[in-house]
Amino acid sequence: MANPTNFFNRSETTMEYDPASPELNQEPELLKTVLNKEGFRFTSQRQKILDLFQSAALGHHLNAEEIHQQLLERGEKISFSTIYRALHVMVRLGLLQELELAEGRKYYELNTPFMDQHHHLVCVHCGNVEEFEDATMTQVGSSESTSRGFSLLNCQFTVYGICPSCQSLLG
Amino acid sequence: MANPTNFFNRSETTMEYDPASPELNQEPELLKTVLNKEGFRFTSQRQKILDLFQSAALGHHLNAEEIHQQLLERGEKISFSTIYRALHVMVRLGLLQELELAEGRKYYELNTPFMDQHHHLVCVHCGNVEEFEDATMTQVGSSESTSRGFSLLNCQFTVYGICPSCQSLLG
DNA sequence: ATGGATAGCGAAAATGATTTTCAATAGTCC
DNA sequence: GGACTATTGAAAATCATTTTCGCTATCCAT
Repeated sequence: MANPTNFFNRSETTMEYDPASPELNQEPELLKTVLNKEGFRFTSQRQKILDLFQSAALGHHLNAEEIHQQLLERGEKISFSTIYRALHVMVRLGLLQELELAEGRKYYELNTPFMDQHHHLVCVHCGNVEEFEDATMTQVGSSESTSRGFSLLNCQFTVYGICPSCQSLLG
Repeated sequence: MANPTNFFNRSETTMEYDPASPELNQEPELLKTVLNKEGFRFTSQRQKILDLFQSAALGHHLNAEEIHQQLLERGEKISFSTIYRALHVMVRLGLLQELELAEGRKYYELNTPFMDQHHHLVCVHCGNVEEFEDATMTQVGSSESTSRGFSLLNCQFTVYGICPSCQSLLG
């Protein structure tokens, strides 16, 4: 692929985003199809990374470090460069979504159609993250972006606070 | 100060957050007061950084690089370490808010009371950021967090999309 | 299937934002 | 005014992520 895009420079394929993209979760062939359609190659490493997300609970988020670790535990050796490259590609293809959970590193999770999108409640003290859904969010995001002529890609609502257990810890 | 906390480890002072904190924007003495109350010292560097935010439009966000640059242009020499340290302190004191605009670096802006909080619409292609307000957002954030026993600190709603001009560029 | 073109891999070096170290300086408080 | 110690600047250190480069493996056409 031409230029080694950083995540947010996904110009070429951005328009391909398909909110109704089917559950790749089942079809093992699908990854190859999706990759090849855009000129990327299917590799076992990419499949293994995607497997990791698919075997976890939907909405479970992982960072590069965790992916590396979990693959090691499964006996798979993989380099960080490969992990990062795979993550970028899969974000571009709409398979994964990048999350900014404000911890100095990026998290990824399976992408879900807009209407099912969930959001995050982060405890700034212990770093715990809870998920929640709220349709309002998506509506606001979509109306806000269309009213300004933006084509919507995704939206993230992140609430920062202190979780109950940390509150008691802190008195 | 005991430990050089990174931003999200603001345990000690977290509980001090006061959404109704007054307009420090006018009172030149106020920064000193707020700092001293928490055992921090008032310094000209901190004042200059805060001035930068206060002289810009409310809701204008800056990163460390831009702060450094703008101070240079004003004839002020300041080191990056000082800038970063000052930003952390002011976030802890509730004067500034840290933003995750997904560009590999952190932005800061004047903190505003919850009910006036605004959110961001980011063009993932050109990086342009537009602001908007929506009371719903704050309501959802606050109800979500209280229903789980979290004490709310702040919330960020970030919408990613492609702006009109980039859309036409991309055909 | 086979082979050529080249995307992708791993290892190591490079980057870039942010953080820390340390000696010198400067607020705070008595 | 002086002691105590937080803060500063410069330089080195971190840390996540990105890039480079030689080698391998996937894809497409034959």
